[in-house]
Amino acid sequence: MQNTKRSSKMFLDIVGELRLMIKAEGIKAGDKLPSERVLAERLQVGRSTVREALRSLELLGLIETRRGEGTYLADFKKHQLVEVLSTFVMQQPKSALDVTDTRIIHEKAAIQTICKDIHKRNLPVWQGLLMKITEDGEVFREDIIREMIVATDNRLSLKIWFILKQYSKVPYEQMTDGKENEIVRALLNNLIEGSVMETINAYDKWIEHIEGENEE
Amino acid sequence: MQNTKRSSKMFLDIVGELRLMIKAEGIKAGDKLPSERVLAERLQVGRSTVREALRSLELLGLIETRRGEGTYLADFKKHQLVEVLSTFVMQQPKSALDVTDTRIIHEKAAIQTICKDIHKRNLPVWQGLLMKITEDGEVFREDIIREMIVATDNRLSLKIWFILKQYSKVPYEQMTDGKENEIVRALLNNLIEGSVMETINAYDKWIEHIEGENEE
DNA sequence: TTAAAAGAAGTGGTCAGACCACTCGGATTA
DNA sequence: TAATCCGAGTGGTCTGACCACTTCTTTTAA
Repeated sequence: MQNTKRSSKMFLDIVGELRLMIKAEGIKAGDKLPSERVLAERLQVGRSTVREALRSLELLGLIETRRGEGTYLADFKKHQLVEVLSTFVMQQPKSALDVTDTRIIHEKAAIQTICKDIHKRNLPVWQGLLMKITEDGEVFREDIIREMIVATDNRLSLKIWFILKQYSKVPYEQMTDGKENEIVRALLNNLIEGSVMETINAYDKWIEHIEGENEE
Repeated sequence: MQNTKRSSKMFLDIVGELRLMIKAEGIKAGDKLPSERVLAERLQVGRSTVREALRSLELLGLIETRRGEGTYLADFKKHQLVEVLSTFVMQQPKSALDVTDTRIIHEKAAIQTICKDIHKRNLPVWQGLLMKITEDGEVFREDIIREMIVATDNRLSLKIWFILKQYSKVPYEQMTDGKENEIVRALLNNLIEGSVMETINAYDKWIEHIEGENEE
C-alpha cells in the first residue's frame, strides 16, 4: 500500500485501494469491512478521506453502512444494477453517436418483441395512438416509442432508453408533419399486424425522416 | 432548506439539496457551483458533510472539481454515461430476467449490425474463431459474443453488455460440448455470409442450448 | 509606460480531535 | 435463570487548522 502513486484525487485512490483490499482479503457480499478508523490507519490517511471514498461507494450502492455496527459490502445479487454503475464510473465515455445507436437498438428490440407477441400487439394503446394521429391530436414522438418499450415489460431496457433519450441529438417533438403522420400510421398498423420486417422498415423511414428534418 | 426532513443519511440529503439548488438557480453544465464553505453555511451543515456529498457526485462524474478554482457542474454532453448511472443509482432494480433480456437485445443487435455490413462480416476474427473451434481449442462463449459487439464499434453498447453479462444467470463458460460447437460454427458461418435470419436462428438455438444445460 | 514580480484572497485537499447516537455483547444484578 | 446495565466499538457530524493551488490585484522594476 505504501508505494502506490498518489494521484491528485486521494479519495479515488482510496476507492481503488478498497477494491484491491476486498479482492485480496476475499471479502464477499454481506461481509463486514474494516472500520473507518482502521482503514484510515491502514491506508495512512485521515478518517475523513476514508469517509469520502466510502460515501461515494455508498451512493453507488456498493457498500452498506449501519450506524453503530459497521460497513458491509453490499449484496450484489439484490442490487444488480448497482455494480453496473461502478464499472461505468471508472472510465469516460465516447462518442454521442453511440448513444443514438444504442437508443435505436432498444427501440427496434421493442418493436420486435411486440410483433412476436400477440398479446402485446393487441394492446388497446396502439389503436388509441392511431386514433389520435388520425384526428390530428397532440401526439409526441416520444410517447409512441415509450409506449412500445413499456409494452415489452422490460424495465431495465426502459430505463436505459429513457436516459439515452435525454442525450440523443434528435429531439422528440410533437408531430405536425403530414408525411410523418403517414409513416407512423403505417408503423403502428404493421405493428398491430405483427409483421416485423414492415414495422422495422417503417421505423427506419421514420428515423430517416426525423434526421432529414433535423438537418435543415 | 430549513424544513427539509433529515433522513439518517445526511450526505444523501445534501445530494438532493444540490440537485434542487442546481435546478432552482439554473446552473448549467460547465457552470461553477458555490464553494464548499458557502454550501456548508447555506445548508447549515459542516463542510466535511458537504464534501462527502460532493465526492459522491464526483465519483459519478456529475461534477468536476479543480483545486484552487472551484467545483463545476460536469459537461454531460461529454460524459453522457455518467448521468445514466445517477438516475439508476437512485432506485433499486427489479427482476434478473430483465437483465438477461436486455443483454440478449444487445447481442442480437450486434449480430444484425455485423450481418448488414460487409466490412464487419469480412473481419478475420470470425475465421479465427471458427478455426479455433474446429481445432477444439480453448474458446469461451464470452469471447465470441464480445468480439461481435466489439466489431459493431459501439462502445456504449459494449459497456452495457459487459456489465449486464456479470449479472446474467447464465454464465459464459468454455465450450466443450460437441453439439454446442456445431451450433456456434453455424452461427459464425451465417454471420460471415450475412444472412441475418439464419444467424439469429443459430443464436436462439445457442441460447436455448445453454439454458437447457443450465437446468440440469 | 510597460512588464515582471510579489502579494492577498479564495478554493479544494487533508488531517486531527472532539462529540453524538447507536449497536452489541459481556458483566452485573434481581 | 432472566432482566438490566454498562462499556467498547462504530458510523455521523462538526470544528478548526494547515497545505497547495489558482486568480486577480497591487506593487515594483525595467
